[in-house]
Amino acid sequence: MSHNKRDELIRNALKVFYRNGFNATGMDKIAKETGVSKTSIYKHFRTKDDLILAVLRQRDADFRNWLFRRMEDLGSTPEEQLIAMFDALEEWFNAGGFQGCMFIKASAEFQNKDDAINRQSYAHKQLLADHFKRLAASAGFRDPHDLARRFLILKEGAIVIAAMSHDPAPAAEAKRIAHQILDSEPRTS
Amino acid sequence: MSHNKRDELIRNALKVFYRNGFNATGMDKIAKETGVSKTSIYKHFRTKDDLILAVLRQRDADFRNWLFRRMEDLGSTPEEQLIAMFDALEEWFNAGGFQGCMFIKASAEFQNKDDAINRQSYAHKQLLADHFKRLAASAGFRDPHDLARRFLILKEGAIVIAAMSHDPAPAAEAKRIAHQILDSEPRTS
DNA sequence: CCTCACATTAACTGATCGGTCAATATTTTT
DNA sequence: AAAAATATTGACCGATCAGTTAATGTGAGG
Repeated sequence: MSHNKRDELIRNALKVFYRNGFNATGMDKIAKETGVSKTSIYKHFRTKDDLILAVLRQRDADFRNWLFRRMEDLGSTPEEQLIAMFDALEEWFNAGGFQGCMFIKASAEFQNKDDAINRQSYAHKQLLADHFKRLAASAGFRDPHDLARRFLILKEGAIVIAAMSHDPAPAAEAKRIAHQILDSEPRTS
Repeated sequence: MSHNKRDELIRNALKVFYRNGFNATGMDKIAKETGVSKTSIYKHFRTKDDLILAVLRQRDADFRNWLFRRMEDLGSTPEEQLIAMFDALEEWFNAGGFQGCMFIKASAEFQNKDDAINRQSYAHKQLLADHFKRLAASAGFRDPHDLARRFLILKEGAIVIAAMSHDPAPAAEAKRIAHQILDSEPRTS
């Protein structure tokens, strides 16, 4: 598979960017840390931005795969899965190396509305909200779209505060808010 | 006042950093945009980080002053003021030049736990939470500290999604969550 | 064994990075 | 007004930035 080298490069670059930031990480550092020379990197990716976009695609796949699977494992019904998201978040916050959300950081560093990195970062959040919306619809809530948007706000708020405070507590606090929301949320029929 | 020049430099640097990011903005750009030569800047600030810290101090004062005053104007009771925070946020999101929270972006670019910029960014969030806590106590809620932390999560989540989506809607969505929280929040005696 | 296509490399480009310096204005003190 | 202290400047420092080039190494097909 000719993609193996490329994938490994992406995964190693992901770690370096996640730990050190995008603008703060030069391509020479990426080359040294991944063990791939700069020229070879530029054979796979036209620009640094292209590499970052590939890294974000990988992160999007990894994170959604992990989160959705964890929500399934921790909750049996769709409603329980929605709540279980915050337990999964807490696991993430407690895991070694938690450094906040890569997409929030990417859109903070590339804040130009037209920037592909900015658009792709928000696309990740929309994919998360889509999943929440499907679960909310399955659970029989009357306005799944609106419920999903509110859950996304809770999730991002918890991540930001957990990252800034270096404390996993926001996961449980957001979970309590989520319970309050679901308890008074209108259902179909 | 010998501080006028320095203050004006800080305010102009604030705009440039807020628009373009911290690592992405060089000191030469700061010099050109503020009309102050680099050598003069370094007479006032030992390093770029020191300038950034001064900028963040200014932003902290400006933002808290604006937000708290706006909450007072829009709400007569402490409880109304807590809710009014989300109306103030909506005004901010709709104001021209909204580019997200400067402290979230600063802590995203300087994520090292020991970094003074990171610590000062979180200190701003703690000061906001302190104010929410005072209001929650005045309003007679049983656990003001916990309530304040949950409001902070709502606020940061709304800001992050509003900035990424370029849409002010999260302010109103977070406000609805805040209403649900207060409606079922236990009060003293 | 030879060749040809491709992968990989160290060395280099001009530009910009954070920060400094020697020289020149400008202000303050006498 | 002369002298001392302070502000301000453009030019410069080595390091690093994103990206390129010319040369070398490597493996498959004949």
